[in-house]
Amino acid sequence: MTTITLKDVAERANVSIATVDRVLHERAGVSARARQRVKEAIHDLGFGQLPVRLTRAARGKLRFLFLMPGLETEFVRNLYDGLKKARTIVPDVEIQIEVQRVSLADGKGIIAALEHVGPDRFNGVGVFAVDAPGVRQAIDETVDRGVPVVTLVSDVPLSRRAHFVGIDNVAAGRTAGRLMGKFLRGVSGSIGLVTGNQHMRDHVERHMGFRQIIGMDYRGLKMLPPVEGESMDARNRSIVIDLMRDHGDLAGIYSIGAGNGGIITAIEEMQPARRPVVILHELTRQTRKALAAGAVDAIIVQDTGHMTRSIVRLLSSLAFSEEHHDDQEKIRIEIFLAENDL
Amino acid sequence: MTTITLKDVAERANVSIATVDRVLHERAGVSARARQRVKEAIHDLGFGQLPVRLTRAARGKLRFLFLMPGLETEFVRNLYDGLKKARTIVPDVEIQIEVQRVSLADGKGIIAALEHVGPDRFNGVGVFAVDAPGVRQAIDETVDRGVPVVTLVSDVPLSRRAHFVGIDNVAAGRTAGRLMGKFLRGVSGSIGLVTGNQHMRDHVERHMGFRQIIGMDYRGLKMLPPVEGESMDARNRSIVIDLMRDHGDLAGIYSIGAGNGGIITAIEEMQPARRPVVILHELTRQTRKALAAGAVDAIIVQDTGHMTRSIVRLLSSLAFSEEHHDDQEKIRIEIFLAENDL
DNA sequence: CTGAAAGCGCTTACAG
DNA sequence: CTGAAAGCGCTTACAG
Repeated sequence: MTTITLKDVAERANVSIATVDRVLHERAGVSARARQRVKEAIHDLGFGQLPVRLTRAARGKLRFLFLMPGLETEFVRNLYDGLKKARTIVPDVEIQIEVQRVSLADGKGIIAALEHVGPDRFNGVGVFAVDAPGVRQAIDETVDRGVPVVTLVSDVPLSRRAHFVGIDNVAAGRTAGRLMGKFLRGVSGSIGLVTGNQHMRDHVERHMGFRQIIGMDYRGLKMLPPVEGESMDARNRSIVIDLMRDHGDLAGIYSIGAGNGGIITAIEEMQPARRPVVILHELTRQTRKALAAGAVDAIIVQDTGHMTRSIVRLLSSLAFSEEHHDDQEKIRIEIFLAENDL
Repeated sequence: MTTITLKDVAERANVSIATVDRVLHERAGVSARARQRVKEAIHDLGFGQLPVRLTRAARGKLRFLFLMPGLETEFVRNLYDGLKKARTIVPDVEIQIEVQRVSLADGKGIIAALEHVGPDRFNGVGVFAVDAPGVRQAIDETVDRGVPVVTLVSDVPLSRRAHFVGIDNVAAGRTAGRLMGKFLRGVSGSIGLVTGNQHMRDHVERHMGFRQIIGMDYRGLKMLPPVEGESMDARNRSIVIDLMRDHGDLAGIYSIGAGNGGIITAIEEMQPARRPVVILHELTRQTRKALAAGAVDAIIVQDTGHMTRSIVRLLSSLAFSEEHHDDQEKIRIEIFLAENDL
């Protein structure tokens, strides 16, 4: 592999070496035309062939846009914090991160936000996606404009996003189902299902996975119809109170979405003779505390620190057309009991 | 921060710039005396102040030594494979890894191997340690000679090793205990404990953690005295056959070490009316297969890929006196069911 | 906004 | 094994 020099680029672009240098370092005082010619010349000669010290300098800054849910749960806040910390995860590159909040009720917020995203403004986009009509196309158009897209937490599998950073939610639901079955070994009774809503692909998938396992292997357990609490504490609380009132044989509760504070409170208030087995998702202050206190049996987790480091690494390697380490970027479905939540 | 130049180093060392260049790139044709003077000059001026492109060049190669158990279980083989893959995890640095096998029966193998380790031969050492007499001192002397040491899987906490890459094994035992208790909700019976041997700190700690939880919270479960199988399939097989013969109420088996093939085989052969709950450690071909087949209930895992990437990153940042990302290097105690082993 | 030229730092080729 | 010198590539300072 031969490294190209500023001289090569200068000759091809018909400008002086000094001008090439200015463009590569994004210094002021270059006409749009000259800048354009230099960029084309570099493109023709191959960006990756530039000497490391110069590409490092040229890299200088990367700007990433993240589209995140407007509904700010603690899980989402943990993702924000993770993104902030992850800015230093790629050596020698200064990464700027802009977070924009969009409604996940339908895809309109995402579609509108992506419309204005071009390579002039961002080197990559991370999307906490909802798989609604038009979103796939908006992602593909962003990619066509030259901005790589990586989905986060919730995928749009048929789009041309470069990667998905998150867990297999069907498998996560199956994991919850298996745990529930094993914790309720030999028990007969009903299982209450509390979900966010049916727009959210991850919730639907978890529900599906859970249903598969319980239906297949645990005939003694009857699943009640899922109730939508919109991931809100207040609604979840009253849902669980109703569940416990109406079903004397309630043996377990699987909470698919957020708003787990409401679920924990409801059980505390009702003080049932035998607490139902509770399995829920994501570590937050409340769920951790409940786990430590023995008020919850297990928590299924996707590590927000890992996910945010991963998406920043992936967007960076996409921006530089570099390889990435597949093993390292795989997000695992983790199971936490009080004893391994350190 | 001012970067020092070859000229600065050359003046201080009283040699020519060309000689400094040769030393920094480890090119041949430099007298030991000149090399020594240059190294001292760089040391005085501050290694970290060298320009990046030169330190990158000077970095060129890093050589790490890994002391690994002579007994080659699949877990240990997975660590080898992980080390091989991890050689490319640090950008722009060529990493050479030498693996040396030592007996873990006592500390002698480790002590002997560390004796010959100096900064001329290695830039860092990873030790799968046994906490035996003399090992702590051997590690400290290696550190004093200027070679950073990181322990892997099994720690020597009172030594001056820079980091420990592995899990908290007491917590891992507690996690196993909690799972066992929850899987045996309301059941009375005995629990069989199969361990490797009592020299291994990690085994002792897991045992301790398991005992804490069962003793505290699950009075219906009686723990039988632990039996040492030396992590060998054959011995573990006969241990489990004896356990099942002698204890009609055997409700669970916790396997603390390796040799799990023997445990799985024994249960298959005995065909008990109700299989005891089985919890064991580490994903291998055999344990995975047994998990998928439902012959095992849960596996406690420390991710060998994560651990090996972590130790290579840590040794590299120690060699370059660079910062590391603490969050990223924390090894988690993972729980695998068939459903989240993807 | 641009380039010719001087400067700086590292590398290479050669002479001893 | 060593250094003086030429060379290469990037950067800076200046003139227009």
